[in-house]
Amino acid sequence: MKVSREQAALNRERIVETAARLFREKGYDGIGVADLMKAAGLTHGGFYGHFGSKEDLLAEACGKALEKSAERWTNVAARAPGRPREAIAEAYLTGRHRDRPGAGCAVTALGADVARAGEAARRALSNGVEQQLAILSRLEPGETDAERRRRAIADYAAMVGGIVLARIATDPARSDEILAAVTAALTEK
Amino acid sequence: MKVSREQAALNRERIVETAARLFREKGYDGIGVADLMKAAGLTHGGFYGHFGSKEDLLAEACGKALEKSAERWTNVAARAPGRPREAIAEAYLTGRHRDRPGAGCAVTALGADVARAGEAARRALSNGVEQQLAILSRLEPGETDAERRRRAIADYAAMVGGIVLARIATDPARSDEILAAVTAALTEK
DNA sequence: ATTATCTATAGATCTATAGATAATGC
DNA sequence: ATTATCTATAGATCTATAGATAATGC
Repeated sequence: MKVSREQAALNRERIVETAARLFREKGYDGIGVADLMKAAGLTHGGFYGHFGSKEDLLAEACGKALEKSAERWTNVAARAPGRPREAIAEAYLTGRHRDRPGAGCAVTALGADVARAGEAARRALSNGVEQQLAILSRLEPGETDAERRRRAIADYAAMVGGIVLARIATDPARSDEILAAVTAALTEK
Repeated sequence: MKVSREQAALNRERIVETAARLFREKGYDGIGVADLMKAAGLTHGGFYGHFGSKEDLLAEACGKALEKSAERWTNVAARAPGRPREAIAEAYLTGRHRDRPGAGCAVTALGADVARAGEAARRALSNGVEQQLAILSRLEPGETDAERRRRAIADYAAMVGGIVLARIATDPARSDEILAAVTAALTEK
């Protein structure tokens, strides 16, 4: 039953990645430790050898999810040298992102859950947000760092709100309209 | 133990209002039917005479919460004849709103929960969003209805994202910075 | 007689832990 | 010998329902 240290480390990583996906898909309270471990191919009891509590895992999952989001933004920006800021907004505000929360922005899927959670999870998500803002700030127009940061915050807020609103809309046409309207506002100004 | 029909109707209303507050504060899964009924001054078992399920109550609570938000927007707009759109954004993006989710916008507090919930709840929140957009659209600059609606959507998205991000931030100064940055973007353009 | 509310409970979860098992790593 | 994982379970929830109670409304 025991596995090598190397394998144990891989198992731990798989738990974090599975959690990052399932928490975003189902919400923090929408998936239990037992089902989560089963999805990672392990048993319930093994969990507490890797993490002190479910909330500790939430913090790690948020960190992992936003780390991947930051990589994604960097890649998208690199592929659109003329208009990196606009390319990030367009990639973020897609039907694909709206329809696949498990692979998307942790702020939109878990923001409210984390706001109610403990220090560790809030700090992990908060740090991730700061990293996203750092990437975006460099791409904003503006005379000063302060002005660019201010614009990065406003743009990120619009993107987050756009996905949240698009996921609520019951009418698909209305949902698409929301994505298009926010994209237009961010790319035309 | 039985009460008058009038009292029963008042009890039902109090359950909805209590739920609207507690769901926004603690999340849909963060408060159980028993504790919710206790907070409304009733017992657990009485719940199912008023509602078919907890999720039915979620739908009603979302409707009620956004109804009040719409009233609030109308009042704020009426008190600032010169710049009603800006006044709504300023009133929305306050520390008070960030710190009191139980009395605030249901989209920011429950958007993710409702996106994962059943038809009824999604429809209730979605309809509420449309009402907010209708109010905001009338106050936007722009040549056509389509342009004003497009701007209303973009503004609402920025407001929603601003509160979500401000509630995540662990550092109070950063949180205030987020509110200020989004407010500036919405009132300066 | 009807019905709004109550008490009590069924049945299904949930997080976390205890102790057994068996392969790794000294 | 150590330890990663397993099985089994404690103890605390949770939603929903059954049946009793007692005041309303015909």
